Amino acid sequence: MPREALTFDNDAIAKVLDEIGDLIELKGENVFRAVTYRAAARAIRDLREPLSKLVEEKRLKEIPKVGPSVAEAIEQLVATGVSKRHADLQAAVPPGLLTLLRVPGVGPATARMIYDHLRITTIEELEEAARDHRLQQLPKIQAKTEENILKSIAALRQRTGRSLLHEARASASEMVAYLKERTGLERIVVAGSLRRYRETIGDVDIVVASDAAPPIMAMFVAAPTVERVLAQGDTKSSVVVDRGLQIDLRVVPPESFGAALLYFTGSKEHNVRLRGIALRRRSRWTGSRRSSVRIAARSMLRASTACRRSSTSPT
DNA sequence: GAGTGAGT
DNA sequence: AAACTCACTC
Repeated sequence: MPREALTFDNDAIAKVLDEIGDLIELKGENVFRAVTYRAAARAIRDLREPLSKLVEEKRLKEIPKVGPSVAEAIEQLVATGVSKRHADLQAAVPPGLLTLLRVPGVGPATARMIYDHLRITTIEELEEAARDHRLQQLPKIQAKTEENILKSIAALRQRTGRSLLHEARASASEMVAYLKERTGLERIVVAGSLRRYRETIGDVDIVVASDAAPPIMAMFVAAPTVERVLAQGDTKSSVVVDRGLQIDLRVVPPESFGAALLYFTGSKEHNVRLRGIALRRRSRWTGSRRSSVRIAARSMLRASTACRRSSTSPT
């Protein structure tokens, strides 16, 4: 099984450069430096070539907004996954301050100012301070601003219920790629509302065909993007990744893979109807007739019965 | 920090 | 002609 470090891809590097920009501003360095890092990050997201290749060919400087400093950071990230500039900034900026930037209306300058006066580093503390009207005693913050911050935090909370399709897909693809690399398995597929291309996604469902669940589950909960493990079992495990998005992983025997995929792709209502059709017509199905509905309905029967056998509470 | 233009 | 520094802007 290949165990090379997952390549730090363009998107991941762009993310770090953006964060360097934020940290520079939080620290109070020249704003234009921050702007440059963010501009470089944007240019990198538009690239169609892997940065590692550009590094080898010494062509980094061809990227707009990439000069000596940004190039050095990129080289370090490609080589080691870490950048000295980034590490130095992290050490110089109070940990947690970065998360305050997620609140719309709170930019780097405001976050810094709030921290300097109130030592606030978490969104929870920020909310509490706003409730207690401690924010509007600060320079540049009036009652209106304080109110907006409270609203922003509330909106932030609401949003963590469902994710937009493209966000969920990004997280899911990352996980699928990781699992494929680590397990060497091919049949690792996204199911659920994400497979149905719903606009918003509650949980991501991934189905794997294998008879050896435990090691797969172990790799799953140890994935680099995992922030919290909600459950780890032999047939199903659940984790939380970035922004509170939940990913469920089901490992099913290879012979049940198709049925499982159908079942977990849903929707629930669709499954119920399909199962109803299957039950009603079962007696009449003999031998050679074939139709997609029939095949699907039979799969649904297999899947739903298999599901009830294998877990007391299929979630 | 990078881009730019002037000056060396 | 090219490489480099500097001052300035964004």
